[in-house]
Amino acid sequence: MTKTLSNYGDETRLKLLQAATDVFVEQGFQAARVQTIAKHAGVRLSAINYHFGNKAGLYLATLRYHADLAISQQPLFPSESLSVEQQFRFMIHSLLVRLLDERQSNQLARLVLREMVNPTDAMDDIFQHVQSPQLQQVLTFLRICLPEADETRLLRTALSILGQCVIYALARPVIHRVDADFMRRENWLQELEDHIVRFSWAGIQALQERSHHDH
Amino acid sequence: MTKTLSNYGDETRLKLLQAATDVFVEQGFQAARVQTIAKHAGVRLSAINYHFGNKAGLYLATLRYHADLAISQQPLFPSESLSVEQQFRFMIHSLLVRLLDERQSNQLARLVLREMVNPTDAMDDIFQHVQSPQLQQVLTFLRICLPEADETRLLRTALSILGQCVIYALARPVIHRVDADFMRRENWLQELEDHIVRFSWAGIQALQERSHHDH
Amino acid sequence: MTKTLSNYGDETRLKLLQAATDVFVEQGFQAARVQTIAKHAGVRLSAINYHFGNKAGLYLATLRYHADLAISQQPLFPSESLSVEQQFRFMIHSLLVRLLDERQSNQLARLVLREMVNPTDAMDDIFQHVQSPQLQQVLTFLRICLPEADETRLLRTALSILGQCVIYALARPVIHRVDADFMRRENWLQELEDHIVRFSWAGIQALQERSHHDH
Amino acid sequence: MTKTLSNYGDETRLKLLQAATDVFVEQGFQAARVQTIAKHAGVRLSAINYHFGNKAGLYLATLRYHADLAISQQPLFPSESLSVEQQFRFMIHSLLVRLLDERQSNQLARLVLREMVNPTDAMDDIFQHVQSPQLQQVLTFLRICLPEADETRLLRTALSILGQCVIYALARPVIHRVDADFMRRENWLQELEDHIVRFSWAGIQALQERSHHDH
DNA sequence: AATGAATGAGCCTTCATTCAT
DNA sequence: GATGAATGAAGGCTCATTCAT
Repeated sequence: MTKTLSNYGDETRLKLLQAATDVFVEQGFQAARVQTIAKHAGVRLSAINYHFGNKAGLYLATLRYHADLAISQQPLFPSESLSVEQQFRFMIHSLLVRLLDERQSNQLARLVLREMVNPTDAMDDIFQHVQSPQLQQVLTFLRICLPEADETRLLRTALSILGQCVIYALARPVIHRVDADFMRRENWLQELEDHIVRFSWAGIQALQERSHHDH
Repeated sequence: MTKTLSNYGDETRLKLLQAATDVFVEQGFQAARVQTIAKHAGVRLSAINYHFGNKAGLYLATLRYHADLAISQQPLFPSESLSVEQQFRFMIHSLLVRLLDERQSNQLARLVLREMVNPTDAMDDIFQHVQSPQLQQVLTFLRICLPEADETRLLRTALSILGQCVIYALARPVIHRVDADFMRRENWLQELEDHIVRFSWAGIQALQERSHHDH
Repeated sequence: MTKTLSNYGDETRLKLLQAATDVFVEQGFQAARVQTIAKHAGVRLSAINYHFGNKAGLYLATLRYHADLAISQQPLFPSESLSVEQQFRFMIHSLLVRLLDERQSNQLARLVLREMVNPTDAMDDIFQHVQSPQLQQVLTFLRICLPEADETRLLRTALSILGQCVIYALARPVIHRVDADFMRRENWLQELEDHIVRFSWAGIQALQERSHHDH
Repeated sequence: MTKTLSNYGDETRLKLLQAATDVFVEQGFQAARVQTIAKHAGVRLSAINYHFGNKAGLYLATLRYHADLAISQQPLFPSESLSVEQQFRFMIHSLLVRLLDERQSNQLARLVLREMVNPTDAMDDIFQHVQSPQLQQVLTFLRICLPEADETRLLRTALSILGQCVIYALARPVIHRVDADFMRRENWLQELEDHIVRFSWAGIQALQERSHHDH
């Protein structure tokens, strides 16, 4: 196979994907204007149609591009074997980095967030390639921590953890208004990681005890 | 100018607000079409501009209408005096009802969610009249639980709690794909309340201990 | 203001219908440009959308407008009672006038011709309101001339008659190349009527005899 | 080597002609899309411009291809000598086969029909190579039947005959709606031939008598 | 006060054609 | 000789807003 690692090899194609990312992240699918994207990419408007069929095709391609990218960049669990609590910390760390780290591309997170509030036809794709695998990984881990919990309880626990992370991506405009520096302070992400790990690890232990009481 | 119910008394005006709610909730500000809203309300298209100036005016009026409504309907804390843990449960209960209870109007929650992902000029209004008061109430309560914590830690804790609740409104399309019945089972909201209370109360205790260790 | 006999009363609407007729007759539905129609009518482009929804709506409205007009203008059979042969002549005359008389509006014929060669969604409408009634009238008449013929034979006979008339509308560009003056000569329509009446009346008689032989 | 290459080139050319036939017959020149034709033919889009210059060139080539084919396939008159009436029947038979026989290619007829209702630059070509020769053959024959008729009368008579045949190709969508099985019944073409021969032969005789009366 | 008609800026898409390779 | 990529002119349509009545 002579194709390089990227299937998005064509220069025009790539330029369009990058421009599309910016505009879709900024404005959402609906409000984004293909004109704007083409201008940003420095290509003709009709190149979008040629390469991606239409606006929706470009949007889907953009999502898939970032899904491939993001997942490969930040694995959710360590390759080396660690203690359960260390694995937990690793997971929280990865989730926060995927969602919030400005140094890496968190474009996918912002696109997915939009998609959840305002689902388009791409939602199925997103769920299948991004959300479901991620959720399953979290659930698999939690099965070790809570061996006696049923699937419903595991799901609730996973969502308790994910919710604590996602809220910082979601409520960004609110947080900014409450404390403008919150997400700019040095080590804020590290401190947040500590907080969520402690808060949630205690929560998990409590559920575990509870499980014992139940039976 | 004191707002009274009679401000919404105009029949056309009220019909428009209700239709606008449905359409804005369903499609968001951008995608919503004033023609659709007018048809839904059974009024003339130009009545919108007549009564609300323009589309943005209608949107803002809709938000304010529901903000007034929702806050009065479900107080975040009990009037009677309860133990701290009972107050905590009451708060979680109220948050979940505001966000998720189908029997009550959770339209505001869905509008606010959209606004956070896709802020418009109305965001300031929302923050000031909906989010900030609510967040302050939670923070005030947490100050009792965590008397030694600084504001940043309190904010993180508040967000840990709010995030766990909000995720069910946000990730609705995901949850539905994972377990289609999750949000339809009898008592699911009650069980969720139990879960979040236990998980978070343990989390808060851990932070409290942690505070002791810190100092 | 009392509504006049026409439902196409709005001035803009009527201007659009007339301009649309010219352009659709000249170019067909596909090739016709709404821009051109709007310019011809002296109205804004978006007036088309306002009054007729879209290009197809305008097309359908144009067809219906002319269907109503044409049918009322030229009845296929005389109100007074005439001999069968006189009725036959009247029918041929009417058909030719509907199809070919430049002094009256034969726009419908040209639109219908296009529709038959290149059917659009409007074909059903045309069939139901124009072609079917006309054909049924011819068949009803032929049942008198050929009382023993079955429906299939009647249909063939009707088509023999209609075909002789329609060919002049259809093959106009061919006839023009063979004999440029053919359709311009004085009384050409009258002579054509004589021809078709004689040719076809003899044909019908022959079929009648044939019927006798059959049985 | 060169033979192989040129065969390959011819092959592409032929595949394009066949695909173009289908698409032009189905949609007409205007509505036909070169992309569709290229895909249908399984060749590159730019092969069309390479081989035929442009869309119009392909269209003309398609017409000429079928004109050559069709005329050679179905001579209008018998080589052997027959009685005048037998020759007449032969002619009607040939016309109907050219226009309607599904077992043979009647693609040309459908293309020509479109061209008459919606003439393009190809109309001259069609007239010169298809319609004019055919019409002249019919006229030549009719001169034998009606030795005293002038050219105008001969033309009218020829059109009476052609009109009866063409109407079945033209009014196909109408006939289908009136009697869905009409053109599917076994022997329908044979019966139609009988009908037209009888109807028209009587018509011609009547004109002949009429000629006597005139003079 | 309220409306029916009209508007115009702007959007996405189509499609025959071109051109460097 | 043949192609894959790109183009740009043009088309139909949307939709919030305006305005005379």
